[in-house]
Formats: sequence, structure tokens, C-alpha cells
Amino acid sequence: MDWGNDYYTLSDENNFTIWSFLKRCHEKGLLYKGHDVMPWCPRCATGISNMEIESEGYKETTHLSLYVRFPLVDRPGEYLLAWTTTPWTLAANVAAAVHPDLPYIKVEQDGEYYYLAQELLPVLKALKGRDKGDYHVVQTLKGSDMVGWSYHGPFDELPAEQGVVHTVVPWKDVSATEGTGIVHIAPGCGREDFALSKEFNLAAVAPVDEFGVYVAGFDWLTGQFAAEVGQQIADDLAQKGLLYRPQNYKHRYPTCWRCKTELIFRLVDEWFISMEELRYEIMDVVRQINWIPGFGLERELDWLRNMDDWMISKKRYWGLALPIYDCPQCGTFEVIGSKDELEELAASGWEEFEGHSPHRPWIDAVKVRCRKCHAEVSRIKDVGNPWLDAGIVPFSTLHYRTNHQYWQKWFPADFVTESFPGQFRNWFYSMLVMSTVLENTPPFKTLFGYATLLAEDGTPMHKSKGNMIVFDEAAERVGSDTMRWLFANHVPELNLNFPRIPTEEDMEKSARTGLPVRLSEKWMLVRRTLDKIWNVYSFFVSYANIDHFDPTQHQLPVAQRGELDRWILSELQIAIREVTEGLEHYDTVKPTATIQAFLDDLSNWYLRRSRERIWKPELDSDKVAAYLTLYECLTTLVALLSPFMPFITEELYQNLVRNVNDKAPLSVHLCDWPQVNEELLDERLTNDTRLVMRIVGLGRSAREKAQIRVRQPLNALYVRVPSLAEEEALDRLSEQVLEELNIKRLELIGSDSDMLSYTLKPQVKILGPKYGPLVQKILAKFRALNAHGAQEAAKLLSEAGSLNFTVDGQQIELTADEVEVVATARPGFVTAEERGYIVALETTITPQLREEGLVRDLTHFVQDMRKKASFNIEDHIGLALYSNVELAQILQQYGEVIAAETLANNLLISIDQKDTPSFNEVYRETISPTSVKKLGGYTVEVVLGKM
RNA sequence: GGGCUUUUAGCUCAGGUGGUUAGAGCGCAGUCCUGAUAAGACUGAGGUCCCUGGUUCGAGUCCAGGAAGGCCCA
Repeated sequence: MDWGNDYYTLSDENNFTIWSFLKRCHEKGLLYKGHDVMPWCPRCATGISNMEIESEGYKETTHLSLYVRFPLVDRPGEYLLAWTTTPWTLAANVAAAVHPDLPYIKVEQDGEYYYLAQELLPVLKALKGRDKGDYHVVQTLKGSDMVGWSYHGPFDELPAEQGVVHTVVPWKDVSATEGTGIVHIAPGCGREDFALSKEFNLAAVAPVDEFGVYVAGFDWLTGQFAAEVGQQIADDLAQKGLLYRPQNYKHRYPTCWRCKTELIFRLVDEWFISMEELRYEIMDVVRQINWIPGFGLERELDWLRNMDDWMISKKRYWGLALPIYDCPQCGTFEVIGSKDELEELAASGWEEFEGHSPHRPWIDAVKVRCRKCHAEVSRIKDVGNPWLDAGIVPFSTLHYRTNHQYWQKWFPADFVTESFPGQFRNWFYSMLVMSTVLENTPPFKTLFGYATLLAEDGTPMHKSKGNMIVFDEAAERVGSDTMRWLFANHVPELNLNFPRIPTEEDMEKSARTGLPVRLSEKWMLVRRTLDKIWNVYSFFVSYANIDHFDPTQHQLPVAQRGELDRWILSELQIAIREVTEGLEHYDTVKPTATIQAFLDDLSNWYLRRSRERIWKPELDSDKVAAYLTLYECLTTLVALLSPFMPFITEELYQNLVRNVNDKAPLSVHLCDWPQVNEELLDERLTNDTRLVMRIVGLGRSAREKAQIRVRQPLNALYVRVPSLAEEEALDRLSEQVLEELNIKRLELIGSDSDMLSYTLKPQVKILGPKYGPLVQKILAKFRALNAHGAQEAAKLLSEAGSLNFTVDGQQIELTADEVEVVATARPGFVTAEERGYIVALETTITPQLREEGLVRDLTHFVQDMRKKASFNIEDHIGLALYSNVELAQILQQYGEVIAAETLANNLLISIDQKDTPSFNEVYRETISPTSVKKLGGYTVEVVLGKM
């Protein structure tokens, strides 16, 4: 980011670079002066480019619409029935359009005849009223039959209409859904009308000036505002007997995006860049760009296919001064490409301009000499379309004109990003036009477009709706890292519903009470990742502090660390690789998922399994290994996350890294990106650990079914895994499984065990291509097998290696590869299974096991009491346990374990409260069958004290 | 009217090149675990994969038509 070196569209450099672009256009013959009917704001006295009428530029409005009858020239007493929502344009009528293929009808009413579309006959009924008689259809004809008819225009008496011949023309876009199916055409007042006028060589009458006021030649209308004459027009037509019926009509009508004045459509002189050929050149350029998402390419191409010539002029005072000098004497025009060229051609006024920016009024002091006829020529009054200013950026900001080498070094941009609604026809488009004209090459390599932010309920945010969320407030109340994480997690091409943020009252309450502000569930969900990182960090820091562990003072090769360490470091390498790959492809969604998965591994598995190692009092090499591993994971994670959460990662970095190493880079954002260390990748370890996790999950599930909590030790776990390799792995890893599940012994279930039964799963993916249509019948055969049959077939398959049978008279032999045998548990055991993995529990709780369970429960309760009594984690305590004889005897046997687990230097187990402990009592709690904590059916009074 | 896009569990969304048991998170119900935790784990309920037709031994996935929402154009 080049902060402090922002660019300004009004800068001389920007303006002159656009000049050189326009000059280039002119040299290529792309620039021309044209007439067009433009949306026009009469208040701003300016044209509105079609890029600027966005959906918000429309508003619901009621207008006076008129049903008007046009008397046909050669058919006395017969009328075309036309309809318009803009009465003021009737004064410029030159034609009436019908759809050539639609059926029309001739209707008799009160002795007169009307033509209208057949489908719209009901309109007559709606408009009937008391003054009109019944009507009936007398003839049906096609629109094309009417083409060429002449009629008397509604304002033929006006000077401006003299000599205009009014005819019926065909037009495919005439609709039969509203109006009469006969459309009034005024080429000076409507875009489509103008297009038709070119096609059929119709006159174009332009009735109003830039303020929307009728010009000379319109008699009583001259000098009046077009927007205000609707009623007078209606009255005038009524008087002339041409008004069939006025009617208020509600519709969406375009308004000026700046002042909200209703737009009119007006025939004006404007300057255009021709897209006739250019659009195809741009398409070629567009195809060289990496569009994300991919459909962006389609959208841009679609826009380019349909784009009209680009109207670059704008009738305003301020803005880019178009360097066009249109000679009124000989009709040629000059385009000036630079300040020097202007000086060269200047006929007068240069001194006045010298030293000013190329804007009005200074620029207009300069007059140039026409190269052809030597007349003195003024600049046209128009300024440039603002998208010229935006589109020139890839050139003007890189010194394209003044330092070509520099420009070549930086152009094209690697990456452009914008929300895509609108930009395909605005910014993206204008950059593409300019780059294609100037260099015929893409102005950027990759374009990343994203969708829209909506309110939580999926509706658009609006200030007026009260559901708009201000960025600063969101950043302050939920945190900008949290917001970034939300965005990074979201597929950018889909709209994002932004969760509501805490209210101002919530914030005040939080400030008053000192409690953190409560976030909504959706935000908590997003925040969870941040919390988790913080928790892992906090765990590391609190224990590293207790041990005065300084990561810079220890080294231990990874090869000498334990399996768990090597496993998480391997996972870390995978995470680095996936995050890096994702970011290199401008994808944030996969990397965030990767990071979350890694964080789950780190926090739920690595950390939990490492606790014991870290809790032990001495700082041995195993503990150092754990600390170093955790430290490496954390610092790498912080680096990987830094683009996603720049603030929290910076804080963690400062504490974790800078705090112990002042030679480290000043900020996480100045660090090198983490690199994958291939040597640390260990696929076997990854698979092994996945296996352990899976078996442990199944073990928990079985415990759940047996209703035996994990604190209760059990004697044996029986496990079945689908492959021999996994059996071997499990042999190696059984210790981890047993520890996690608090079980003493793990045994593999042999294939012949009577705990198992078998089902057969034909591998469709293999059989399909091989047997084609027979597959379904083979499948049916398997489905028909009963339990016994399946058992037999499984046996056959494992012993003989294949299975033979006939289907449809065809001999089929299926090998072991083609049919998977999946073991399932027989009913009668407490088991859990998943896709061939099975565990079964031995649920017998011997007295010995029961005692061990009791001790573990008690230890757990004491830990909780330590916390309640506000002891620090590392504090040693005194502990006294008062109970009946039976429990005391049990506890006595486990005294050492209890003391070690609870850091009790002084342990008193007694049946008599008179035995007072030799420490100062700090906390006392009774566990009984009626208390929240329960220990079998026993009652025990626990006393904690300071040493 | 045209282009692009979306439609999968109550909600938010994943589901390379077609393969028969469609997943996750949240929420809900029930449990467990916990001296890093406004945490975490497990189990359960919850699906006509928008509709219709086609291609195929087999379609959430491919093709055609249609419906509904979004963006853009006319």
C-alpha cells in the first residue's frame, strides 16, 4: 500500500493522460460527434449516461397518461388508438408503431372506428364510462397490414411539425400487455423512438432545450416546462377532439441520481467512442484476464456484446475538459493530446491559461487554429464522463506519459478487486476500453469480484430502513479481525448476510458494568476461531511462565521429539501448504477451513494429549519438546493468520516472538511467509493419528451407549479395523487409545470372532464399467441375501478369493477387490461401529475398577475446589478428607495418587473430624448423595488449606 | 425479453472428472469431558438434493425445458 501517495482524478497528470487517450481514439477514427436521445436531467441541465441510471435511480411515480386517437388520412372516421405516459412528447410525434405479427382489431364505437391490439380489447371496457357507447369488433387484421398507413398527427398545426408525414411503422418491441398495442413515436424524445427513426428514415423533432423547456416553433407550448404541460396537452387534445381518455398511471420512472428530478429524454449532440470494432478488440483483451469468479468473464463479454457506443461527453461545468475543438466553419474537429500540443496550436489565450490546471474556466481561454480552414476554434463546452477518470488509473498513476520505463515495470496491475454489481459496465469496463485503445493489452492480470453485503435477514441495507450498519461501528463493536474472518470464510461471489451488531445501549451497558459486550450467536460463531487461538496461546504462556521457559534457549531436533509432536508438526506443514496454495489462487475460503481444521487438531487433540506432559513439575526433554512444538505451531499459525486477522496476530507475535527475541522482524506483517518443511511431513503418522481419533470416537460412543462415563476405568476394549495395516498401526498406538478412553487393555477382534457378522458391499465403481447393464441384477442378487447367506458368501470370498454365480445365464466371478466385506457387530455387545471399524466394551466394573473410578472422581472434585478456593495452578496445598471407614480405607490406598494429582503436600484421610489438619483451612465442601458433586453413595468432607 | 447466478437438514452452507449409506456448523434433544476455554467431545432427531423430462447399468452431479430468488442489460 502506497499510503500518502493517493491519486486524484483532478490532477493534471490524470487529465492529460486522458487527453492522450482521447487523441489516440481520434487517430484510430473511433471518436465521433453524434446525436442521440439521452436521459436528461432538466434541473442539472445535463445528460445522464446510461451507466448512471442504476436501479436506485428509478422511483415509483404517478403520471397523467393519455389515450389519443390519431385520425387516419385515407379512412375517414377511423382512428388509431395510441397511448402515452409522457403527454409532452405528443408535440413531437412523427409515427405510430405496431407489432407486425400481433393480431389487431377494428372496433366500432359511437359510429367511429378504432384500431388497437386484439389482446387489449378489455382496455376499452375499462375506459368506457358514461359518455361512450357500446363497442363491437368489426374486423381482425395483422399489425403488418397497417404498416404504411398515414394519419394526421395530434399537433400538425405547430410550426415545428410542418412537413412531417405521420405513418405507421412496424416494431417488434411493441407489447400487448398494456396500452393499446399502438405506440406513439417521437424520435426526439425517446431512445427506441430515435433508433426507429434511423431505421425508417423518420423526421426527428427535438422539442425542448437543456432545461426541459419547449423551444421555438411550438406555439403556445414554447417557453413552458415539458414536465408541467401534461394537463394542458390533454385539454388541447380534448378541444381538438383527439383525446380518447386521460388516466393516471403509476410506474417506475428514472430520476436523476444526484437531485432526484424526473428525467426526460432529449435529442442532443454528444461525443462518442465507437464500439463497432473496438468491442471485439476489448473482448480479446478480456479473455486474457483471470476472472474470479470465472463467470465474471461471461458477464463482461455480455456487456461488451451489448454495449452501445460510449458517450464520453457530459453537459456540466466541472470535470475533465474534453480537448475537442469543433470547427464551426469547416466542420472538422481537432483532438488535443497534450499540453504541448495545445500550446503549439493555440491561436490566442495561452497566457491566460498558462499556470492553471486544464479545467474550466482557464482552459477555455485558449482558442486554437483550425488546421484545415485556419478559423479560430473554441473548445466544446462539454466535460468528460467520470468513468474516463476512473479508467485511466492504470496509466495516469504509473507515469505512462512521462516515465515509460517505470510504467512498464508496474503495468499491468496484478490484482483489481471491486464489488461486481455495476462494475462490469463501469470501472472494469472503462479500464478495459482505455487499455485496449492505448496498448491493446489487459490493464490487470486478475480481477476479483464479490457480491453484495445484505442485512441479517437477507434484505438490502438502507439508511431509511434502519438496518444499515456503519463500518466503523461494526469494527468497534465486534472487532475488525472478527469481521475480516467472517468475510474470509464466505464464498465471495455469493451475497453475505451481515449479522446485526450490538446496539449502542449494549455498548453503554458494557462500559457501565465493565463486562465485555455480549455478541449475537452468529458473531460468537465467527469469533470462536479467534477465541480458540487465544486460548491455546494463553495455555502456552501460563505454563511457559511457570516454568520460565524461553524458546530461544532450547533446541531439540524434531526427530528426537515424541510421536504427538511430530504428528502436529506434520499437520502444520500440510496447513502451510494448503493456506499458501489457496492464497496464491486468491481463495480465502479453503485456507480458513484449513486453519480451522488445524486449530481443532492443535487444541482438541495435541493440547489435550500433551497436558500431562506439561503438568509434570520438572522441565525435562519431553516437556521441552512439547513447549518447542507448541511454540512453533503457534508462531507459524500466527504468521499464516496474519493476512486474515492482522490485529490479534500482531499482538500474539509481539508477545510470543518480539518479547523474547528483539532481533526478530518488528511486526508479524514484516515476517517471511512460512515455508513447508518437507522433512516434517509424515503421512503415516497422520493416518495413524486419524485412526486413533476414530477409534477413540467410537469408544466414547460405546461408553455413551453403556452409560459409563470416561472417569470410570474399564478393563478391556475390543477393536476391529478393516485392514491389516491398521491392525499393525493400532498395535503401536493402543496406548493413546487406552489413555483417552481410560481403559486398561486393548484387544483386536479376530476375523473369526463370534462378535462379528459380515455384510457384502459390491464396488459399483469397479463393477459398473465391467458389467454394464448387468450391474443392477448383480446388486439385486446381493440385496436378496439373508444374514446367513451373506456370512457364507463372505467366508467363501475370504477363503477362495472369489465368488461365482450366474446372472441372466451368464457366469460371473467377483474377486475380493470387487466386493468389500464389512464387518459389523452382532447384537449383544455394547459396541459402536462405523464403516467397518468396530469397538466393543467390556462393561464389567470390578470392585477394583470401581475404587479407581471413585478416586478419579474425587480428584476431579478437588481440582474444582482448588479453583473455587482461588489457588494458582502451581500452588501446593494441604488436603484433608473426612469420611466413613469404608471410603477412608479405599482412599488410603490411593493417597499418593490423590496427593500428586492435586498438588497436596499434606494429605490427611480420617474418619474423625477431631483430627485437625496441620495447615490453615481455606476452603471446605461436603460431597454427599444430596450434593451436586456425587461420589458413589458416599459422604466425604473435603478441606483445602494453605501450606 | 436477453445474459450471468443461486436453489441440498429448521437456519447458514460443503458436496474435483456420474458409483448406490449426501455431509459440516449452528439450532434442538440427551450425555460426557474440563486447572487454556463466553471452550471442547459424543449420541440422537431432522433430507421428495426446486420441479418435469432425457442420457446412463447407475444422476445431487451431465443434457433439455420450467419455477422461484439475486445481479446486470433491454
